[in-house]
Amino acid sequence: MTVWDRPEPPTRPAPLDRERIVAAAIALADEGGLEAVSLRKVAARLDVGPMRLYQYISTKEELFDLMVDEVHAEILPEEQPGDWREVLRTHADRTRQATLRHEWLADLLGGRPTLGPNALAVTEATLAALDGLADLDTVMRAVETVSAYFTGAIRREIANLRAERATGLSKRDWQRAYGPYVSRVLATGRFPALAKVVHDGTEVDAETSFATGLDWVLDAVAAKLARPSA
Amino acid sequence: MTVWDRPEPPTRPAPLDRERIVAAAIALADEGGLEAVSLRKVAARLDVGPMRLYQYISTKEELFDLMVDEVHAEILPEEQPGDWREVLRTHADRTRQATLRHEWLADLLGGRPTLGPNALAVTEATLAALDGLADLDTVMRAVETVSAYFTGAIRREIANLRAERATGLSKRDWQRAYGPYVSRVLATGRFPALAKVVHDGTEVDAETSFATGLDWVLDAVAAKLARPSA
DNA sequence: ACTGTTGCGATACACCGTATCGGCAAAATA
DNA sequence: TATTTTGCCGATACGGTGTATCGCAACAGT
Repeated sequence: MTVWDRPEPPTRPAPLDRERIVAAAIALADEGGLEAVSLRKVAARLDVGPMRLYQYISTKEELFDLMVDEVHAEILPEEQPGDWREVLRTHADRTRQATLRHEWLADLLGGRPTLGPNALAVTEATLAALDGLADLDTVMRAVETVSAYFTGAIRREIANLRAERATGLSKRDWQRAYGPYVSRVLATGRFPALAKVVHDGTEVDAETSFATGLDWVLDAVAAKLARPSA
Repeated sequence: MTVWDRPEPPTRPAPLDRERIVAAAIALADEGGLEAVSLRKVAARLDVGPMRLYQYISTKEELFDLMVDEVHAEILPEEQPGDWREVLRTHADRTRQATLRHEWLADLLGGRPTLGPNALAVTEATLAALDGLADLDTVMRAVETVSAYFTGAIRREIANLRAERATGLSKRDWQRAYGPYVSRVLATGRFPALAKVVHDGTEVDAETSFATGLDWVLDAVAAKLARPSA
């Protein structure tokens, strides 16, 4: 018996670990959305039986938590700009960019407290940038207000993007985008203010809309940081 | 043969319609959360085969849309206070109250464009209150910024509430609430700013936190409505 | 070499959303 | 009125899901 007829040992798949599981799940979600992530498919992508995953995660929700935290590694900026305002804006922008790369993040954003190490690091960086600018309560309110804003704004942006995509790529025009339904409703005359907006409103791209709202909120925060009592 | 031995006609269940379906689904969701809503259970609650529902809705997502719109009927205030600021604040508050009554709404808020009749009525009322205070673009930005804020804030509030509930009703204390994990992480010293907040931060109840942030955002909006260019 | 232990994969269960189809009752026609 | 047509509604079925359970096989220890 020579080497040639001795069968090769089966090439072991790379050893399994949380990181590989999360990476596979994220790949799946990037391709087909959150609903395309099933434990069976994740396992299949790793050439492994589904039950194997339960040694590393105890529930599907936990996997989602890990995915969210993994993306927070992309959100944490490599080097912090100095100004508190720049820090908050950057946090918002990077979260938005990450969500545009991983649209499924919009479905998870704000859905659970984020306590993973990467998310904590992001929070830490933000808090550090605001440290000492006002009393703790004011600082907390500032951080939470800004993050409530961008969480909501990002979710809406993705929601609209999906709707446009679903109704067939029509972008500018509500009436054509959402089909005859909206036109019919507006034609009833029961929604004059809405009709005016749809008719006369100029189209603003999502990015500047996001940035403008963010600037407003940051202005508000600036005022409160200056005079915490107000 | 008398009346007495003639069998009664089988008591027809009330005729099915969208409204009854949505009501059943909402009841289910109120009791057990969104995940407790399945077409089979909704149908069972109406004494009907599951397939029957497909005459009124074409997909489960559509049912969710209907549920959201139904709740918007609770959100629309019966009579509008006059001031634009009061209108926006009321919209935010009523949305929050509705979400506290129907926690599952937090999972859906901002997830899809809301185009149902009740949601449109709410938007109409809001836009009407701001009509003429500034150019259309500024007004839109105002409405969207405020609603991005309260959407995000409500979602976070419910997320925290659920986490507290899940970790066993401990409220004030992160360390005990989220278990030894957070304490351990904070003990590493890698998150000094966070540790300071956890250690020194005073507990603020969710409602005032929500209201404070909302006031900040409204202040910002007021400034922009006054000087639209700024 | 034999035995004990432990981790892993196959199997199983209950449930899900929804496509399909067959029969029955009511409505329309002759 | 008798007959045909139509349209609705329920049963059945399919392919999927998350996860509990359990038996076996490979390894470790004596």
